[in-house]
Amino acid sequence: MDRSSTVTAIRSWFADNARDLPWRRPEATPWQIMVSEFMLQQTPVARVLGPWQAWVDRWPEPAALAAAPTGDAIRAWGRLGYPRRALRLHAAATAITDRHDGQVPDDHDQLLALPGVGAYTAAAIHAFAFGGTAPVLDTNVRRVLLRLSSTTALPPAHITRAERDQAADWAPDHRPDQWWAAAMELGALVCTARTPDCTSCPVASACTWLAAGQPPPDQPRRGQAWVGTDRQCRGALMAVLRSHDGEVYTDELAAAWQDGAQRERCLASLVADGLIVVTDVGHRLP
DNA sequence: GAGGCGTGGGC
DNA sequence: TGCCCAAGCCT
Repeated sequence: MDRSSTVTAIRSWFADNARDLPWRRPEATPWQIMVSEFMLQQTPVARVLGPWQAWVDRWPEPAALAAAPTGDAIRAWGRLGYPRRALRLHAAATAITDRHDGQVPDDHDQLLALPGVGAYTAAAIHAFAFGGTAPVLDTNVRRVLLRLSSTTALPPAHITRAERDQAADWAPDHRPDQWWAAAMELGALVCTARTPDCTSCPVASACTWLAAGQPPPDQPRRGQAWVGTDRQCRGALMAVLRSHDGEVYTDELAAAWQDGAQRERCLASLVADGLIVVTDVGHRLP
């Protein structure tokens, strides 16, 4: 199976198997697509659906979000994780309101300049909202292309220039946005990281990794440390603060995390990040 | 450029 | 049961 046939087979599979996600519907606006891309950074689709709908209902355009306090955005973010993304989305909405007349820019470099928008998100918004052609290289697409063309199970943590150039060679001339969406969906539903369903894969016969006997990842990747970390501490503190409308007394935060020195350090870092503010008696969302 | 940054589900 | 992973970004 040559490359062109592989691309065609994946696109055909996508036509039959794509999930009906609200931000993929024809009526989805660039802003709705942009909100979905922020929420989907490191967060599974299933957990995004609810908060996304509530978010776009409440703030149907960037200017509406920009007019709200950042604390409202943080609370609406709920338990999606990485709440700094809520701040960055708010900051991006403000920038769009100030610099782009309230319209999500259709220019790739202007997208890339927005807070919280990196290489992936800029390419994704550009492709899915405006038909842009930059390679949309998320972890799914990277894994699919890597397995098709090598005996390596999982992509490395960081993208190299070479990987980006090679990925760009896969894009067809016609509707490359649909190709990237198709490759992404195949990675999300079939060519998954842990237990790929190769028997359901439309391009199994073209897969180098499968032909090599599905060799496992070289080195076990170091797991994300969690218990006792500042990340866990910050999460526990933010959960308490999200659950209150106003101020939270210092004792209540102390009950949420025993280690006083770590608690103070994390509170300070949350203040520095703009996720919380200091009050007379404790802290609150901004 | 290596590491920090949430949260929860699946195996 | 723990461990791994998830549509990354920023410093």
